[in-house]
Amino acid sequence: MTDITSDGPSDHLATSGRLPHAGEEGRRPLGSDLLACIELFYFAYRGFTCEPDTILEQYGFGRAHHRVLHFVNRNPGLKVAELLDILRITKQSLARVLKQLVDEGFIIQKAGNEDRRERRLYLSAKGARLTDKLTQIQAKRIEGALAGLGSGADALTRNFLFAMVAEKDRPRVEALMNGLHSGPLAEEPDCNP
Amino acid sequence: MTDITSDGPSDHLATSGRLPHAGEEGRRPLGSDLLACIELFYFAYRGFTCEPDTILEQYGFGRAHHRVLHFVNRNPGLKVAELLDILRITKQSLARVLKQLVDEGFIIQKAGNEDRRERRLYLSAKGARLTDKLTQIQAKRIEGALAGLGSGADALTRNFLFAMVAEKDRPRVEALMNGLHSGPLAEEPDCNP
DNA sequence: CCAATAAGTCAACATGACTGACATAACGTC
DNA sequence: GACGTTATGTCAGTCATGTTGACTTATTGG
Repeated sequence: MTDITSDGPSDHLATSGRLPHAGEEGRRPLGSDLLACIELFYFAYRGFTCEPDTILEQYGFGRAHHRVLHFVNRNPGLKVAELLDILRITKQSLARVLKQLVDEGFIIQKAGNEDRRERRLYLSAKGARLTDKLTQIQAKRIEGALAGLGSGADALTRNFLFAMVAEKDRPRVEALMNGLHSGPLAEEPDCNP
Repeated sequence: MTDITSDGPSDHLATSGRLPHAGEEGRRPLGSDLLACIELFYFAYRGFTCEPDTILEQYGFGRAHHRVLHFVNRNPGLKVAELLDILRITKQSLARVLKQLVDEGFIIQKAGNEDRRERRLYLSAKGARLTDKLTQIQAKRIEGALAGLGSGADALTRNFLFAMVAEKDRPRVEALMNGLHSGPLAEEPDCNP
């Protein structure tokens, strides 16, 4: 085992004045509420994906498959290029999971009517069944979480979540919310807002 | 390229009556709000982690390192076993990132005062600097998101997020919120609430 | 002294990201 | 009709992070 000879906390700081704020009561210097939110967001997202993950596992699928199923469900006839743009992953990453979903009959591809190069994506009955199951689980969790918070929490939460979306994703997300297939947005530099 | 001979949408359903609800206006059958939330949560979490990820990359670190830094910052003197319990990953997964953080001087390990088998974890000044940078970015994003939502949004959002946490994680998360190092909780079966 | 505990380590594996290069089919234009 | 562009698929290789199971080492405490 690595050699560790020092004897307990001494020179290791860990109590610097980061995030200056009033009310240093003990160990939680400041912005304690925001720090709590950061942590909560992590745990909340874990709670959000936990149950679907266990179900997907039974199909040999992962969270990546879930995302594809979700967005195809929400936007039947979605093009591969659009899906790539939504997920912001590479062609290869998508190809892997999409191939599985198609091969196993969860997703159906059809050549586009106007442009036969396009592969429009649809859920099969099987795919719809699985997606519904996952959606209902997540919808119930959200419904349950909102239930305890009084009326108006619904819209407020949606607004909060939307405000958390990266700036460069907002127009696209907004379009998805409205069910519009607006064309690909203008390219923007990178992640940083 | 795979053979695709069918001609556009026909027998592929994708408009089943899942999540029965009134007001089928077009393509978004129902529970549309909840569906929107599901999607928003995904995009929001992506927005939440996006900027830190780019910074971490410059250090050769990933999100896993961030989580360790965060929880050690929040709970100086954390034991390895506790961290494992919080993150719910395996010893090996943690060991990999923790070793890097220790080797590169972001985290300091000290043998426990009472029980010298324990390795208590602390941030070094270097580690605190990086953690602060990441924390401030995320705190600012949350602050900004809450700013537009009127007073009370703060607490309501925390309550929503907490309600999203998996049932089995709640006591532990609650304890973390209170800055308490309560001992490990009783084991529970698995993920499903 | 010895069993149990905290932590570290090794080997092997799976998933889902990434890159860059290349193949194929269809579209549109000259 | 040939040709460049576009949409998609595919190959080969890499990396980060998760997994398992077995084993070592240091320390504790009865």
